[in-house]
Amino acid sequence: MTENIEPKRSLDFVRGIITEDIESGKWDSRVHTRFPPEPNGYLHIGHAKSINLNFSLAQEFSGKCNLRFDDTNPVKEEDEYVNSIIEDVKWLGWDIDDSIFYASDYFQQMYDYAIELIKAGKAYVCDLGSEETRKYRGSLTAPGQNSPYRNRTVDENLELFEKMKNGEFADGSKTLKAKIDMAHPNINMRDPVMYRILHASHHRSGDKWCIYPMYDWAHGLEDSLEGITHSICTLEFENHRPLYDWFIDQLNIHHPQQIEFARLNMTYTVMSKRKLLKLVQDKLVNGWDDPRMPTISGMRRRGYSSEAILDFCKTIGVAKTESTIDFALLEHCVRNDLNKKANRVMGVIDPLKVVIENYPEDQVDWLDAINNPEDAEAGSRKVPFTRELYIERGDFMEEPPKKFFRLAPGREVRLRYGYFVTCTDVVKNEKGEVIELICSYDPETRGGNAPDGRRVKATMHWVSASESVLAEIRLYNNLFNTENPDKVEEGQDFTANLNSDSLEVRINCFLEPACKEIEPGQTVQFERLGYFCCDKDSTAEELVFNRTATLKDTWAKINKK
RNA sequence: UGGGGAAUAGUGUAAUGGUAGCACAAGUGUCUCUGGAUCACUUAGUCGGGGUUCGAGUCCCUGUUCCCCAGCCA
Repeated sequence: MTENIEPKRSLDFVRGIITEDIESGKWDSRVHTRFPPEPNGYLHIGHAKSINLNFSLAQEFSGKCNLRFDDTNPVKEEDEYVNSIIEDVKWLGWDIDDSIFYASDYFQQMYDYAIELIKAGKAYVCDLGSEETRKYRGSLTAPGQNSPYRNRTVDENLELFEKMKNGEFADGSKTLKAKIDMAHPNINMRDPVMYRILHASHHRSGDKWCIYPMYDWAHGLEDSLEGITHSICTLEFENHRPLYDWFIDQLNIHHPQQIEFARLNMTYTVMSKRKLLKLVQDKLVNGWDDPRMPTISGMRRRGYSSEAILDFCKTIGVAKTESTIDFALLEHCVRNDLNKKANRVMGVIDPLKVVIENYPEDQVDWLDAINNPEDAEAGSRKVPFTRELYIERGDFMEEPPKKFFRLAPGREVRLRYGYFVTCTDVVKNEKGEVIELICSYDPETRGGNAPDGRRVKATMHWVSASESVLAEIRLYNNLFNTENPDKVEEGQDFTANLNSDSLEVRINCFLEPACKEIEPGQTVQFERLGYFCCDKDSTAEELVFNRTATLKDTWAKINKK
């Protein structure tokens, strides 16, 4: 047996608790977690943190993890959302075929539990409206008052509750409340509502129910019913834990342990479903899967890999401190993954025509190009070299500053996998703008090396003008101008910080012919520019690419100074 | 002014009474047919004040700051 010299990985506090529970034999050392989204919106990167945490935990401790839809509010929930959530969780890499559950499947059981509480004198039907309920609740510093309906008899409560269930009362006219303590310092314990009347059609149970359980009543029961051992949730539910504990203790049923961690915040974006929904509904973005959105589907469309997202989630860790992660860290994880996996191709986004004056007019020379220098398995391809080419406009300067190494009048550079070329003349239009470059090439440098050993300072990407494919390229920048979009002037909301340049569409871009083979969803690197993902909007006539991320750009940094 | 939480480089995250480490960011250099990647290096931290201890980020006391809670939302 070989000694495992791998340094002991430090455990985060969640894993620390679980490890202790396993050692102490709690729940027979079982680990069963769950991810419980409400199907009222699309999943975002913050959910990915939770998904990866919960499913990783199950994986690491040989346990299970359920995907459970918390569908207790029919007025907000839709099938579109459950479908997207299933798709996203699967895409993230988790096998959930046998572990999809719905809170709505437990409605009858919850109803029976409620009757149990009523019979025990621990719950009552209350006729107070929402406005009155709020008044009776008191305030943060002042105790509440008992509802005048608090002392109804068990029989009366039973009868009324059944009538509520049977739809005999109007929405909002009655609720079932837990009888706890109206003076409790924790407001959640001041006779919380367990059921409200909602004559709404549910995406799964249809019109069977017209009373629906409140989250605080339902959630702990769902976990309990599924035999969950560790209910991992975000910090804001810490205040609710005493209530879940109370319900479960009254009912004397399986008692999972809730552990709270800090939700993910990230710079230059928003992470609330309400705000994301507003962006979608107000058409400030093009749907939930707009590549600028922090949604899983948006990131997928943008070209982020699930592996990069998993790596990101591992890197940020899990703790109770509230934090805001630098978006640059996510980008780092994306680049890190794509660098190893994405094939390289050449494409020109801002074309400047180049004529190689000493190159034969109808000649096409197919040159060898390596697909991925980071992966020998990726092989090679051919790229066509012709008399007329396109280079990136930014790769030429008529009056280059000291640190600009690229093409300039009289200067020689290498065209990647091609030849050394020298700029011999500059053609301008009547406005004085450069519209074409005349260059000469050195036939001896075919493939990119000079037999005489002479060197150049720059290697540039290029595309043949005649042997190329046309593309539309969408360049994405931060959706918001500020690190914290929620920081706004009085009277404004987060949309005031929207970045008007978050999307730049470039048409008439030229790509090398090999790009014809790229399928929607595939991410490649356009050399020297960045990673780009082929979009589903691509047609036979025109490919569409989304910029996933730029490459790190030292020149841009120098240029900024 | 009630209750519940949290404070470690710019941003995150470790160190469970014993050398404050890692990643990202920033910077410098190396290398390069991608100004990418790689490699090497640098900058930079325990919220304040007391105490216990040979020794405190860690334990005790005290103060400060920040977050969450008054939906028939989750």
